[in-house]
Amino acid sequence: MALRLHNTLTQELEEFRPQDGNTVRMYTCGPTVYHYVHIGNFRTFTFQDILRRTLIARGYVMDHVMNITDVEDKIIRNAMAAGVTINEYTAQYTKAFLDDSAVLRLQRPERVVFATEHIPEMVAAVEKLAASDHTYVSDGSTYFKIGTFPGYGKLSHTNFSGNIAGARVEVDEYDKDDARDFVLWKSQKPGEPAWDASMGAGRPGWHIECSVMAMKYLGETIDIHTGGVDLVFPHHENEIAQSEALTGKQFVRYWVHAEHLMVEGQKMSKSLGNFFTLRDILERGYSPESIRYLLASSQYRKQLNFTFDGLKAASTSIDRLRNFELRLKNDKLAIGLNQQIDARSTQALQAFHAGLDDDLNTADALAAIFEYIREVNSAMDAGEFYAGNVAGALKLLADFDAIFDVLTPSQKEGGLSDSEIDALIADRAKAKKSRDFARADAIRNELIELGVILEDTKDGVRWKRK
RNA sequence: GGCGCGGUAGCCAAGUGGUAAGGCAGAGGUCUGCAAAACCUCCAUCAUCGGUUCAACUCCGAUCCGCGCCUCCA
Repeated sequence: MALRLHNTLTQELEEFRPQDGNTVRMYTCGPTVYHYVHIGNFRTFTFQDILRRTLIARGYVMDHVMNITDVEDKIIRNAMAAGVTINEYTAQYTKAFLDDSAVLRLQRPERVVFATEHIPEMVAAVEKLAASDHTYVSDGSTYFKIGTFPGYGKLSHTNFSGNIAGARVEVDEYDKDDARDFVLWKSQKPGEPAWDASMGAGRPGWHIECSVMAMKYLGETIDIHTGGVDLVFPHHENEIAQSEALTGKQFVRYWVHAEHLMVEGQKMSKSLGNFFTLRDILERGYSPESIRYLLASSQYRKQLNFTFDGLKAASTSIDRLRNFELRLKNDKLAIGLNQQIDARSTQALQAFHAGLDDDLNTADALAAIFEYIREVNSAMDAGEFYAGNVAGALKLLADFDAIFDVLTPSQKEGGLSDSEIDALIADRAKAKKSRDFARADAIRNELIELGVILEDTKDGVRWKRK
């Protein structure tokens, strides 16, 4: 089995192999921390999480870098308006982002790096580009001269030979020779934070940070670079231009982009104002796992229409998975092994991984899980599923949860301890034995109030937290 | 105008030459003190129109519709 990924560069599905055969060097464009990140952003970060977990499941070692953009126009504007430094301003949103990511169970990349901590490297990169005549200065700012990079447009597959007729090309506040040229180093404007540099006091343009940080930690040619589709142009196109102009080597081997999350048929974006943050959704009572499942359950290259009905469906689907796990662990099964079931477990496991291998087709992978669950439930009802089959079923669930990570309920504040629950269950059992069903139901209802659901099965009482 | 993605059951969503996975919702049934869980049954001809083929949702052409990028943006 080998993972195949859609490479934006070639527009084809390609078998993925890391350069050195073992370690995957992956770079992710992280958030600009001027506000809370919305769940559209988290769609992309969830995709990246699924990707890295799949790579880990394939036996690779991850060296994954994600940047935090902590200097940028909106940050400067908002920080100035609030009368605080940009670091003070961004710290709160950086923390919120990392906290939210943890709530969504996104694995922390091996390194999370900050733009403002790499200014000297960026300055050096701009100087090197200037020395090799890839830049020019206009109004004190340094620009990348696109005309010096022949491959420009190869990622977005755009032909820049003509005008961009019909497109809105606004005149930048700085003068540029060519509409495609982009700023590497912005000269300081009154009141703005700035760093000293040979090009003059100023701050980095947006694109240079990713090139510099990616290459600093991962080398001149990295394996995978991810982001949302909206970054393909111009951001990633510009990253390629800068990086390859600097090194003369291919910057990224696999470009992988996630499609957008939509709300009511439109892109969720801060500028449209139609966005939800994680906090908004949690406040409505949805669990982090439901959100994670919803974001992860459709293939990353398909636009995903976010709805609260969808969240509810996700939540119910997770219940089904958890109930199955509960049943595996609670049902009293006859000793033995059903060979057919055992083979079925192996087959389902393969189907699950085959779905992931197919460009992270999570919907297909999930289908393999659910189909298996239905069949095994039937077999258990029929008494054809034996104790020896449990391991195979649990292995499938373990592999599933290593990627999806939704089986364990998020901890809620307060609540009963396991022993308290067991004591109440014992009380109820007594009441049931004496056919005092009113009392038994009262205990059950009390537990429901406390977030614990009891289920009477032929093998005894089982419970789960809601 | 250019580039790209997509239109499959009430909703979400796989499949992509041989007569439509899966999830949610809904209806009926089994089980149960009741409930829950689980199981069973039922519920689509794949935007439209042409063409190729023994055979098309799947290939080709045209049309319609939706979305994204081309400007800060996940």
